[in-house]
Amino acid sequence: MVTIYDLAKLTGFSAPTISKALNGNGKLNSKTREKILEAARKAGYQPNMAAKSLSTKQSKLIGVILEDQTMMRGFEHPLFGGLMNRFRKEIESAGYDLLFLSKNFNGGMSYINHCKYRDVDGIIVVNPVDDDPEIFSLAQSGIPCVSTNELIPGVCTIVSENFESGEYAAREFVKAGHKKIGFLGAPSRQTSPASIERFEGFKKGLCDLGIEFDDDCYEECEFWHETAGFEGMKKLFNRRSDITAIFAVCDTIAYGAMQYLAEVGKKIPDDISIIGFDDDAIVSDFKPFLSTFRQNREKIAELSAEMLLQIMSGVPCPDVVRVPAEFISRSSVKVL
Amino acid sequence: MVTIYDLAKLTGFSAPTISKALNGNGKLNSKTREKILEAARKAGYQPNMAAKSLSTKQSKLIGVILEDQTMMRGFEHPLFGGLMNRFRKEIESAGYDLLFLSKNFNGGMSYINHCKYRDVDGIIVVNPVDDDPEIFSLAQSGIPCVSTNELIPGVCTIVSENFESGEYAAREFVKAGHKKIGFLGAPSRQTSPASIERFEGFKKGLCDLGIEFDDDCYEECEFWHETAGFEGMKKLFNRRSDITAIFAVCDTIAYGAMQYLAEVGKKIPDDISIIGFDDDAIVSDFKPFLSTFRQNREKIAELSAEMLLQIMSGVPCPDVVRVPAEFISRSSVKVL
DNA sequence: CTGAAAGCGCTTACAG
DNA sequence: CTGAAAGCGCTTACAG
Repeated sequence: MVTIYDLAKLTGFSAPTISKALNGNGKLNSKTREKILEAARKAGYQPNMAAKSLSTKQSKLIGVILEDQTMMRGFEHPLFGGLMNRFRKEIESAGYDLLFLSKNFNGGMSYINHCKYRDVDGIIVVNPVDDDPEIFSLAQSGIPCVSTNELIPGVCTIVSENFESGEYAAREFVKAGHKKIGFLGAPSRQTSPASIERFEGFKKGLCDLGIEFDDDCYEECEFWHETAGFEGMKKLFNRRSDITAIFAVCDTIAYGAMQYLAEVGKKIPDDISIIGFDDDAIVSDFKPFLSTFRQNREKIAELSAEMLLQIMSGVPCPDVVRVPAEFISRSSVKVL
Repeated sequence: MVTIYDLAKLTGFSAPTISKALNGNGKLNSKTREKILEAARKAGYQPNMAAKSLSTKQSKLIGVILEDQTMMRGFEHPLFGGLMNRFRKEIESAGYDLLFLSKNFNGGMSYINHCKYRDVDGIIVVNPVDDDPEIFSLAQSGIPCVSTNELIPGVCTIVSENFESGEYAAREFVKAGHKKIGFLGAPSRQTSPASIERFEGFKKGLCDLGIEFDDDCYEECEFWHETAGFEGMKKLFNRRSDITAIFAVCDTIAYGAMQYLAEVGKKIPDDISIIGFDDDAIVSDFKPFLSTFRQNREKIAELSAEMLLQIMSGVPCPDVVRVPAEFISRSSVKVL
């Protein structure tokens, strides 16, 4: 391993001068700089990040909170996986590395302690464990932080326009002549109001077009998952077999619902129309006719990186940044 | 941020003594140790990894090579995603953090330089870019390294029993009375012989049971992907419409093949039997009748962590560790 | 059993 | 424009 002292010996300059040349800051004779850079290249010099980090107090590390919990798919999750692929690219080209924050690190450690331990420069909360109280204290820790999904007070969140998408879905159904419409939701938590937001937008959209949503037509599935969608649809349908359309809060729930409907002999969209959410690759590969909303994962990832970089540079950013979700019109909505 | 010097002042001991107490090594009066530990707890002391790393030459960082290339799904990949979830758990409980190695880091950097830069203690190659020459030099770098998929000379690889699975599939078909059997393969590369291994095992299995594989019944799909499976099946079927069974090298190819077969009116398994590979969640969710092989991702991940830890501790490990894949018998094979 | 000294590789003021 | 000194937080021999 070659150090700046080796380069100092090689070139005859002092260590601080080598440092300046390598980092391109401060005034330096251009010949000096060139000589040093040339020597560094020849010697295959690589800075040692630990040393750099120790003296600059910058680890160039971004902590990532991405938990692999029940019913979720961790790295395999349709939204989060894609998000991470892109976020990683953005953040790396800015010279940062990703570091997964974990509580079972080294036999148990809080996120904050893990952050201190690695001295991370910033944090992105992708998917924490439900209502983990530590998430809230993150904002207080003083470490720059963004969130791509959870609405955490004091943390800049980049998230889809759920409400507006709900309104959009309502318009689609009404435009097609539907009046009796069901909603399959999922549990909402304090920090994770996606389901409620979509529902509220949906009701508002219907209302604006003169249709009042009947509370009877709402069913909350137990998880963001197909089995729960199956069960939810069953309950809803047993209560209200007269509905002609359904807005499902996510594609996996929509998929489960379709499974149930198929079981009771209902055809889509002839008997029942349906709109999902996510454009989940898993679902759209196999139910290519399902109309749905595509969350703009690339944009969310880009903005997350951009906002985080901005906060780290000392410039504050808004509490919430909303990103439009695109409606993907396929053929699961019948015109009555 | 509280340092060992703060603890030294607080307790009246010297920094080296604090260090010893914290790390539990060397001889120390148990009362001294307790006092120091107590003080550390009260003060909320967290060691600074950069400083630790600088003096011990151990970063406690494991570099991960996981590329998001064409036709792959990066974090979303069915095998790699699950693998990483588990590997991460194992490696974290041993006190290591994951660090993604990247070439587009900071405007372009080789893997090895990235390793030097962060001073990683070990590397896991999950999924590199096809035939990237740098992968081969990794073994020479002296950094402990394991691979979970690619067979890299000099690097310990943990991988499924592809050959044996091929044999198994052959027995299943023959047992059910099939004689004219096709194979849908995928490109093999120097370091990635999975397709060839499965094929060779398959041929061997047939041969052992007195059936010679007809070269005409082999078709190589262009990618490990459904569209390629569709096209491959088309070619194969146009050439040999008399086959009654197909072994597909992965579930996505199997899925594409089934799409084609459905298009030409063939039913599974009535007209054609099929066996896939991977137990891909995407596929098995939607084609729940597909018999397939499940790679033991948990075991592969565990062994990868175990082997890497072993190598880092100085104990050599075998070139290749094979992990059995489990046959999942569902109902896509018809008994003739 | 405990501590003074030196070092890990880099950077930051501060002189000159 | 360049360098001597000190420091980042920790650990490793080596004394005592």
